[in-house]
Amino acid sequence: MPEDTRGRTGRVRLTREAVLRRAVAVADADGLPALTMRRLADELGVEAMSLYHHVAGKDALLDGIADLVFAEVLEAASTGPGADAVRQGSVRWDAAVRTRILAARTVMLRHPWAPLVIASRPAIGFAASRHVDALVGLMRTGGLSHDLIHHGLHALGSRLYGFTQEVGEPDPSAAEARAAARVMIDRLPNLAAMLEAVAHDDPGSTLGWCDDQTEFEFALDVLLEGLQRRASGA
Amino acid sequence: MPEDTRGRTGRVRLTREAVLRRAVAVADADGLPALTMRRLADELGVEAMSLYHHVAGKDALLDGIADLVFAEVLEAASTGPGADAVRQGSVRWDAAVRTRILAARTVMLRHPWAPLVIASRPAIGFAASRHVDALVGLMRTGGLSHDLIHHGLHALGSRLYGFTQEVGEPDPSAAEARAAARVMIDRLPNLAAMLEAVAHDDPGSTLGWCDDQTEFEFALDVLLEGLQRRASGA
DNA sequence: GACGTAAGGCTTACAGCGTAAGGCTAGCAA
DNA sequence: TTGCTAGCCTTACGCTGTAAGCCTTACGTC
Repeated sequence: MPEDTRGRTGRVRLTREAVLRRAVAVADADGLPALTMRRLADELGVEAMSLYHHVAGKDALLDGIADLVFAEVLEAASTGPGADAVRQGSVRWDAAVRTRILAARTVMLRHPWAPLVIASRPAIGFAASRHVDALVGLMRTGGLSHDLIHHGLHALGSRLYGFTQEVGEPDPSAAEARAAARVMIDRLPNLAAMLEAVAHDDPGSTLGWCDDQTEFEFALDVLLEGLQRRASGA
Repeated sequence: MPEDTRGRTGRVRLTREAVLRRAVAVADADGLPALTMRRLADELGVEAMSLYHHVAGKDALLDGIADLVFAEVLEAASTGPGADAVRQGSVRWDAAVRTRILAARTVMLRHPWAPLVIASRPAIGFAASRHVDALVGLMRTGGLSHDLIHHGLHALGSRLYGFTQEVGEPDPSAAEARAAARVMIDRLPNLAAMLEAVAHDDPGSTLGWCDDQTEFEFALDVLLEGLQRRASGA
């Protein structure tokens, strides 16, 4: 599909689709702050105000690209590893939920800006709703009550969508923090001891506000286990 | 303490303290978007550029008010309900952690903008570090390994600080969603069933991006329970 | 083919943001 | 009295999203 369809006179013809796709591309390439109306218009060979014929405003644009990301999630969930097993119901509900959420996570890793955008939207869109709907369905077939599912969704929070917004622990590799290391041992003894003890194995981390695969799965497993225990009345 | 100390000529004398305090007040009163350098300066009877003699810039200002909030958390934790029992070690580690985190939560409820600010900071400040340090200490005396504590911190995420940034479930009370209700039953059957089943008891909710006390405590308890189980090797 | 009608481009302009650069003055030290 | 400096003020810049309105292009109809 051509990126800019133009009439035979050379005037650009835009579509909402094209605008949103290009917006994703800009954010992927240069980060979210680079995604301004003027920049986006430029990339499409158009003036900024022309965009307003296709999206209501910046907010609507962000809503749009958030849902575009979730369209990717839906596809990842239906084609990714383990999708078949989930479809034919040969795995337990919690494994199925786990698989789907980890599929969502792979999408978020492709679009590091997505968590920030998604978290800043007051409401989620249709594709995102379909994702959640699928998760609810999986839990339902696992025998969980609607009430427990509801609590579970809240407990999982943004993890439902494959990311967590972590607010950083004081990073000992940061320049300033390094200078304050001596202070820390005195004033933050427990933290200092922990940071020293934990071989900070993988510092070069991944998603938006950090958070790596191991930590993500650990928390996910704790939560799923807790839900399963409550479901079985343990 | 006088809000604006002025020399005998009537020229305003500012301090970093005063600037940060006033910034918190503005955000409390009119929300985060209202907190601009010009507005803040106005409130202090000063021009915008004068603020730069006391804070390095907007980012530093936000860092500052975030840490001011955590100063409140430290105080709430040391004076709030259950603080004495925690201090004298007469409760189990998980109850102590729970108490401290819920104390932090009361502070966040006073400053609905705080989660957004805190989450947007790349690193946490000193007061916040002291809060985390205390939590690590409690877990340590509970016998948890440094490694498990580290995982636990990540799993708790922003809940450590007394809030969660929830990205909204599709809210059936929203006007647009109400119109789309019929679509939902067709295309989002599981979600529709759940929302109908769950008496959405308390719609008028609380913190930044919603999240009420019950849900917060549910998730917190699931996580603490999971950590306790892993600590005791169950 | 000619023509009316929109859809969808373009231009101009505005208010509000953070902040760089530099001037002026109050208040203190010598 | 003089000189220094902390801390105020003024001016101005580049950037943002977007309101208002004009003008062209493409299409449906006669």
